[in-house]
Amino acid sequence: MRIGELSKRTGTPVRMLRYYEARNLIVSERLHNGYRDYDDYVVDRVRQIRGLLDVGLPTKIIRQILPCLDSPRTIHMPYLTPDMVAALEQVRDRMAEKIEVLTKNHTAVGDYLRAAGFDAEAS
Amino acid sequence: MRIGELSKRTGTPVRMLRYYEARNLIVSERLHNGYRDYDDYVVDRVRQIRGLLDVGLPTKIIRQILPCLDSPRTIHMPYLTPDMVAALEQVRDRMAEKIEVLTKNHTAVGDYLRAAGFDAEAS
DNA sequence: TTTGACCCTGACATCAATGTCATCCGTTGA
DNA sequence: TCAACGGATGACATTGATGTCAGGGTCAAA
Repeated sequence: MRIGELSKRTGTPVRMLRYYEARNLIVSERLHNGYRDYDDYVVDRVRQIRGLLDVGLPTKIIRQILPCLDSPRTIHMPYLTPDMVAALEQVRDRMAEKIEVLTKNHTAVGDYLRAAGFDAEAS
Repeated sequence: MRIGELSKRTGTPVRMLRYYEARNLIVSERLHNGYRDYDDYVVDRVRQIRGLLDVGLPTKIIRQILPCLDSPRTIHMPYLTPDMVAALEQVRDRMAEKIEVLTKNHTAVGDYLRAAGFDAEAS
């Protein structure tokens, strides 16, 4: 698909799609004219990228963990230097920390709303 | 305590502490000279702020949820307009989404490392 | 009293993500 | 063929969090 459709399908500005490519988070073929052409799997990848950005991870880190997210994980899991492993472990641990922070605050806000009498349900 | 100690205790640059104050995330008294003077509870508050920033929340949102985090929640839970409630509910839901994204990716990275033969343990 | 550590304010710089604009090319339907 | 639309590139602006520096007070210890 071309960039316009990818944009619609992911709710992502075209500008950003080109930006993600510049940062090596996604790739594209080129059609006979210069138009970008994307494989279908890129839709999911873009969604993942946006989710990770939203959660405070910079593109540099996202690039590192993208290989972990490839669909057929069996394939293409090459040259893992100890450095890369260490980096991934660190990213994973920082993600765990973030989850803790978010969970705690999610709970706090929920409790607050309940205590205020609003929002009696909805975890 | 003065700003230097708060900085040490929270591992936060002095610059940022003043910034958080400018953004109305923390408050300070002033000593006879113009020096800022912080209550002890600010230490925890700063840690919370940093955690939330790290998880991708902007100061504007953090300001909204800070009341939910006040220690004796019974006290000072005033004027909740429907708008504020709606805003908090939305923030809470977005936090839930973030948690999901993070959890999913945390698992993926963990699985990847395990599949690569590294890191056999450590959830 | 002087020095050094700490504080103040305010200005400017930076970095990453994102918005906006200008200019040009390709495709397609009236 | 021309208008309209989508695409490409590249430059510039903006926003938010942060770094850094300049110029100027406070205060305690030497």
